[in-house]
Amino acid sequence: MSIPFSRALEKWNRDEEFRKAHEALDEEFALARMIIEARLRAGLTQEELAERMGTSQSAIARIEGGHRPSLKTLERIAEATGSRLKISLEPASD
Amino acid sequence: MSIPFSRALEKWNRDEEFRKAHEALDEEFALARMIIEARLRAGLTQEELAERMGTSQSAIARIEGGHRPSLKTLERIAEATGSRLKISLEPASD
DNA sequence: AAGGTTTATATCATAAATGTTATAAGGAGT
DNA sequence: ACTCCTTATAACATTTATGATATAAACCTT
Repeated sequence: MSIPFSRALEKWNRDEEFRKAHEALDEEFALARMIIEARLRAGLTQEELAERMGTSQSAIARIEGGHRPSLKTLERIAEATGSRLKISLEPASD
Repeated sequence: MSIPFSRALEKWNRDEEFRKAHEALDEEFALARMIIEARLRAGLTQEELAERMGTSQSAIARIEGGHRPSLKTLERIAEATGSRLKISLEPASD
């Protein structure tokens, strides 16, 4: 796989074509995207976020690259980015 | 720790006092509660849910008892209980 | 209280996520 | 081209969640 999502999101507003190609993969990497967006909202680099979380830049890159984080890690990301993590299990619409 | 949440939720409507004592611990075990509720909504026992997920009853009990599941496991629970898993990282209200 | 059903606990091997360090690669600006 | 900043990848040790099995405890009905 290995798709540079962080860079992609940073390009988001500069490159319309890139944006479209990206939305196709949307569902699959929805979580990674949310994490990247939360970080960018907070105006942090991977390195800065890592520091706030007490981990390394490479660990952040790994997660943003698509590797599923644990809930504990997700919570730490939420706190470090000034975000609120919401999880729900609702009756499905099917 | 070791608090019998599943049983607690099953008592929910039969024992008002028990319910109140329970709500105090609410936030801490919110996720476990959601999972138990999803299972009960689907009318499943731990054993039945485990079967649908291809795992064991003890694994379900462990999770419902408070051990943090992985996202992969959460997704499997959602599917097996006919629920929809929603995760979001929103800008905090602080 | 006895038997059947359901849930909780314990133990241990395996799998997955993380922490860590180092290095490569991409992008922006001079 | 060359820096500088940032993100991606790789390898390995450690931690955490899972799978599996067995057993205990709680609940319910008669």
